[in-house]
Amino acid sequence: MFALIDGNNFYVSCERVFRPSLNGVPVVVLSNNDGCCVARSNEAKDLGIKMGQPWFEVKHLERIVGLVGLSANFVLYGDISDRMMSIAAGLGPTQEVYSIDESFIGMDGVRGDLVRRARTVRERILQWIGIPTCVGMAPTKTLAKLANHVAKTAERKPGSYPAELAQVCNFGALPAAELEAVFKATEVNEVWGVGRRIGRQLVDAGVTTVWDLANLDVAAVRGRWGVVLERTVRELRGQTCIGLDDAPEPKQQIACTRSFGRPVSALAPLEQAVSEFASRAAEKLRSQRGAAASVLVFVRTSPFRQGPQYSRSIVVPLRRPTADSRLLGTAAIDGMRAIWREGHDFAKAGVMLLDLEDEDRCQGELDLDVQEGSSRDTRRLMAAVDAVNGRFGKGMIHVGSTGQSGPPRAWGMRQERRTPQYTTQWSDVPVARA
DNA sequence: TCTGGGGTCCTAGGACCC
DNA sequence: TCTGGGGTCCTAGGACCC
Repeated sequence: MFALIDGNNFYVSCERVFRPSLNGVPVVVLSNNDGCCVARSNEAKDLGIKMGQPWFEVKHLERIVGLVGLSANFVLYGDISDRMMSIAAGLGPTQEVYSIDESFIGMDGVRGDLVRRARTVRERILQWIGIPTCVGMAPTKTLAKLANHVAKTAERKPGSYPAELAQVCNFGALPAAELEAVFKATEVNEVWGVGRRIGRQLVDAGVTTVWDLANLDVAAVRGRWGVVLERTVRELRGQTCIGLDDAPEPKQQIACTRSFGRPVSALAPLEQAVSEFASRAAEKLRSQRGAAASVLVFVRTSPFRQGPQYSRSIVVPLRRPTADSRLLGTAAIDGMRAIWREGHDFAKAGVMLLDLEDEDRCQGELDLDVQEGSSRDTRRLMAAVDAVNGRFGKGMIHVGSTGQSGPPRAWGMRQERRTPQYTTQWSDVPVARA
C-alpha cells in the first residue's frame, strides 16, 4: 500500500503563508526571468491560465481581474518543503521524497483507519506549516497518484467525484463498482506516465478514460508503446511494478542552465555565464561528494524567434574527475569558445556535469597531481566557498575561472529572489498559521 | 517586446568484436 | 565471383515527470 501526499498549488501556497492577503486572489508564481507561470492558485486555474503559459500572454489580467504574478523564491519553497516532508513522514514507516512538493509513503504494516490517519497528518501540516495538502492511497504508486488526483479534483470541482473522496482518497477502501465509476469518469491523460504524445495516440485509438486504458491487452500495449506504458497498465490493475525508492542514488548528471533576460551575442558574457553555471553545478556536485569526468556546454538561440537558429553543444573531457569549480569553469569556458559563433542572438546557455563518480574513488589520483595544487587545499577552498554561500545565500561568492568575474546582471538575467534572513532564523519552532 | 529548469528511463542504431 | 550472425557497448534522441 502506498500513499501520495502533496501540497496544493505548492509555490502559491508558500507565498500565501507569508502574505495572507493573497488568499482568494488569483495568483501565479513565475519562472526565472518572470517567463512562465509555474504555479497557479485555484482562482488562476479558473481563469484558464495553463501550466507553463508565458507571462506576457496573461499579464493583461493584472488590470482586468487583479491577477497577481510573483517572482519565484525557490530558497523559501525548499525550506517549507523540508518541514512539510518531515511531518508527512509520520504517515507510514518509509518515505520517498519525489519532488519539492510531493512524497510517497510506504504504508505496509500500518493498521487502523488509514483515511483518519491521513486526515490527521494533513491537518497537522496545515496547522503547523500553513500548507494545504491532499492524500491519495492505493496498492500501487500509479494508483496512489490517481487517487491523489481524485482527492484534489473532488475538492476543487464539487460534483466531479463523490464529495467524501475530497482531500483524502483511499482506493483500497472503495467498492469495485465505485472504483469503476471513478476510472470511467477520469480522462486517460490524467494517468502518471501518460504525457501529451502518448495521450493523443491513446485517444486516437479510442482509449479515452482510465477504465479503457486499464482494460487494454498488456501484450498489445507493449508491442505498440513499449515496456513503460505496459508497466503503467499493470499498475492500474493493482500489480506493483514500481517500488518505493526511499534511498535514492546520487545523481548521474548535474545541470545548471538559464535563459537570458535579453539576447546575448558577444563571447565574453557567455564565457562568464557558463563559468558561473559550472560553479553552481560544482556546488551541487560537492554536496553529493561526487566528481565529474566531463562537462557538457551548450548555447542556443530562441526557438520562438524568427530568423536563423543556432544550437550547439560540446562535451569537454577532463584530464581526471574533479569537483573543483575552477577546473570545471575553465572546461566550460573552453567549450563555449569552441561552439560560439559570431552574429547570433543567443537566448540560453547551460552546463551539465557528466560521467559522475564518487569523490573517494578518484582521491588517490588527485593527490598525485602537484600541478593543480593538493586536493586537500582544493577541498578546503571549495568547502569555504560552500560555507559562505550556505550562510549568506547562493552565489554570494564564486571562484573565478577567468579573472573577470562580475555580477550576473552583466549578462542580463534578473537575480533570483533570496531570503537569507529567513533561512537563518528558521528553526524547528512551528510557524503559526498565517 | 515578452516563452523555465532539472532530472530519469528507454530505444534504436552504429561501432566493434569474434 | 560468391562475404554471417550474434553479442556488447555507447550515444543520440524521444518521452515522460514535476
